[in-house]
Amino acid sequence: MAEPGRIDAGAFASGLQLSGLIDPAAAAAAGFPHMPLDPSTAQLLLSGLAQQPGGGQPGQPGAGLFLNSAALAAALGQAAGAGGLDGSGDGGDGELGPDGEPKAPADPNDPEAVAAALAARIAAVGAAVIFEKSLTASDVSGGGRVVVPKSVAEQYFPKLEQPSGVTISASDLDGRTYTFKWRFWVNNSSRMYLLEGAGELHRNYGLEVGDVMVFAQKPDGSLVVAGRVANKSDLIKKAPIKRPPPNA
DNA sequence: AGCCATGCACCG
DNA sequence: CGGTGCATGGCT
Repeated sequence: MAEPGRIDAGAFASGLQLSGLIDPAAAAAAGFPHMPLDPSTAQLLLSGLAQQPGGGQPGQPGAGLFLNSAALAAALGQAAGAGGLDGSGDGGDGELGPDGEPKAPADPNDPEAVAAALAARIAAVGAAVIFEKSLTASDVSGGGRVVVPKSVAEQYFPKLEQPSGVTISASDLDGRTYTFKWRFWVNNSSRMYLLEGAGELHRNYGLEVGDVMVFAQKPDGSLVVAGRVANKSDLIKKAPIKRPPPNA
């Protein structure tokens, strides 16, 4: 109709046509659409993860965003070694045995174990975590309207030519499929990216404010989504550091 | 200076 | 009255 940029889920799921709205080359570079990606490309994406590309400020992205390399490493049975992200004194619930098989379902009472187990499931299906987001009040209350950080959006999601965006589909680890609308708003001279329609996923995983929505991607470019309760590492991001008074 | 969470107006 | 799109403000 009179809606340029209107794309149905079928087009995306059945091979991504997105004609005119997404530059195919850029889309392929993003690795997101259902275009066959060879393992080397996937590897590239993975290494890009560790680097947190995007430009000047690699350090701490705003609030809810963080790349979960530590959990991923744990899931792969490697030592996290790097930064002070995780408490290595927790004994190792949720780790994998040398055989690579998960021992048991993670303790529901152990958020760290839940996170590690989820990372393991994701890795087990050959997907790589793109990013994770702690859900804000507006992410949850807004009917599943989740704000996606610009840097991540432009690195890993389909390039958008129109604010009206496109429809994309994803699956979770239980075989459920989701349909989202991927779009942006014009904000000042920039863009604000939104993933709409995450309400169902939030409900399925019982996600509340502070809980984490996980985005991953398979080598073939398909999107994998999941959710998990917040764990201790997640809370560090929100560390309320109060500045001491200069001359109290 | 940029980015993102949220308030709010407008439209159905 | 709920949903969608926009603009503003707080915070880094």
